[in-house]
Amino acid sequence: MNDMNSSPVILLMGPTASGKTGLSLALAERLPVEIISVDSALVYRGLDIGSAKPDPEMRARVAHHLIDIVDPAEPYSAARFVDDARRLIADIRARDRVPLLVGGTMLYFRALQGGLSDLPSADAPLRARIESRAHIEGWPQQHERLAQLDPLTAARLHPNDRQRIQRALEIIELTGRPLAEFHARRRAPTLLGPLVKLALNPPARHELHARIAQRFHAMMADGFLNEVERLHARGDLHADLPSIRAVGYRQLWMHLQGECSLDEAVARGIAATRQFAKRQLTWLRSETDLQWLDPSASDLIDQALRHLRLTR
RNA sequence: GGCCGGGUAGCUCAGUCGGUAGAGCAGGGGAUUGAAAAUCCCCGUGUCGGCGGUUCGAUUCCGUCCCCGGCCA
Repeated sequence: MNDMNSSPVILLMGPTASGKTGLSLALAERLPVEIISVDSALVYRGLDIGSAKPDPEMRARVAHHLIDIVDPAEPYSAARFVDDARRLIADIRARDRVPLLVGGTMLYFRALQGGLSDLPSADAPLRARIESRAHIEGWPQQHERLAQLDPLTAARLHPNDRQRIQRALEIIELTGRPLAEFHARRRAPTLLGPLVKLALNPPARHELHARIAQRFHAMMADGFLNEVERLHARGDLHADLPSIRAVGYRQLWMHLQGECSLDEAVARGIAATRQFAKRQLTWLRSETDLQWLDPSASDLIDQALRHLRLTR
């Protein structure tokens, strides 16, 4: 147990297209870090271009973890991430190196820092049963059912929030106990050690929007459509999988299904990316102790190093 | 040049039998516990193309001009 190890853990957060990958590589050239990806899309093999995954050349220069660890047909989860990341943080420290956690999946950062309740994992057949029942009766009716079984959780969920209503019903069927009870009993996670939290974001929203559009077009020029065609051609993937629902993939998948033109898919993909970035920023505003950085600052790297108190 | 359509929110459009207007998308804010790049909630003032006229009152009716389509010359 070296949880009280005084070497820091660096968290680098930021919305999509804010330049996290570039900054993490620059830091890796100056500090003895290994990178842990905090990203629910980078875990998938075959989602490379559209997920802005660091390329093989970058990954050869710096050790990267939690990239390409599951097939797109498989699920991954916040709970698996917390287990994986905690194990990796300990491993990296054991090598006398510094863990640099980089990504945009804010739930993963939150779960890692704040912990999760001790809940059962997803049960696909059970979810399918809840889903088909809701298909017949409607989600508001499932919400009413939940209100009988777990009034506290029902009160905090909107009748249209199918994903969370489904999860709450799943917990009851799996454990016989309401989700609210588990939440009330959450125990504080062991500390990660000293944290330095960097947040990368352009000061003006329109700058982020411009970066998003530019990057999406660059992805298209790099063969993003071919990549999605390859996934589509596998035949065993479908639009409801977390991997295929990822921003950009979902819209190009729709185009391949004949549901819209390519131009329309691109336009929708860019809009979906902007909306995603907005949600990421909502999470970031509630994070504590962030050191905000402007990706276009000329002394960006020095600023970051100063926050790490490790300026050369 | 003539005739017919159109010109209303950033975009696509609806509507007002005359009492200054509303949807979808985009955009903004928020929630977020094993799908989270997911799922969900809240937020709509804009010279209703310009200028005149009729009217207590015009985005709506009339005239005229401008712009964009289409057809005919």
